[in-house]
Amino acid sequence: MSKKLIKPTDAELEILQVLWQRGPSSVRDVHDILSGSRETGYTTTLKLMQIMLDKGLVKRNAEARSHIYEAGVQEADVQSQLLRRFVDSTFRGSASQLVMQVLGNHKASKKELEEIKALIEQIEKNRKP
Amino acid sequence: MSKKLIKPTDAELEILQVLWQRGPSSVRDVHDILSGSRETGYTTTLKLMQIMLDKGLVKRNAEARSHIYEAGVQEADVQSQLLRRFVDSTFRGSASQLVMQVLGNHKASKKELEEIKALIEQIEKNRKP
DNA sequence: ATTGTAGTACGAACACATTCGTATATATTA
DNA sequence: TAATATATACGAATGTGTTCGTACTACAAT
Repeated sequence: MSKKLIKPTDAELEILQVLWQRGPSSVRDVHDILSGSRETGYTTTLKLMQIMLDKGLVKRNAEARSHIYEAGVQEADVQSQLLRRFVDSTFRGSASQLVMQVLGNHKASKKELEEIKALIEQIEKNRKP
Repeated sequence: MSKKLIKPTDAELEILQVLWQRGPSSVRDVHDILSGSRETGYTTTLKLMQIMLDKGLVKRNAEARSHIYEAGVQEADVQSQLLRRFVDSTFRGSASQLVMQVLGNHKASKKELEEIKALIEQIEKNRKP
């Protein structure tokens, strides 16, 4: 049950984020949202989404004149795959090193810290036979 | 005291990893080590390291015939910058979401979990006035 | 009907990373 | 010394991602 290898580029990931947050959207929708952080033309976004269709990163419904796109991959899957590669390439595979950096730099809120601590305790409990 | 923007490519990061682990090394050293996981010629590694010299990612001592390179950027700095971008692009800025994923997938050892828990407690303690 | 507006399709230019071949210089060794 | 091995330098081909211009189609408005 091996999952396909997913490796969206930066621009593709930006588009996926919009689709994951908004659900099915037209190219116009996606482009308008991305226009805030990006300065590219409409046809660029269109082209990217067509390429993503080819790769299977998105699906689309082409019945209406304005095609409606939705994500073709799950956010959690993509996060998981990118995370594994990131840990390997940047932290030499040491997940705990990465967590240390995150907690050190990025000030997490008290609530977040509690959540993480609870998760750790849960893992430890489930592990003891 | 703003740090320069560092954005090594994948191949460059692999080379930096070798330099961070081994310290000052010749192109030959780096190439031999990378040959395990990579299948490119010697001159490719050489060229990459010359480009990295241009960008300031590495420094070198060219006195001897065989030049000796060392990292020109600190591992912790690079990790920190790459991490920030990764959290933003892949986890929409939510560091705790990332930590959850890490702890969920990547089974950390008991010792690692303890270390993380200890770190969290330290943060909490230092925060309370 | 004619004009204008908004959409898709797609070739092609551009930018950048990666790869290698070849020229050249310096050691080593037979 | 001559031949061989090993080093750097660097132009150029290749691959991939990003960007845009232009052609074409469908609908709307005047």
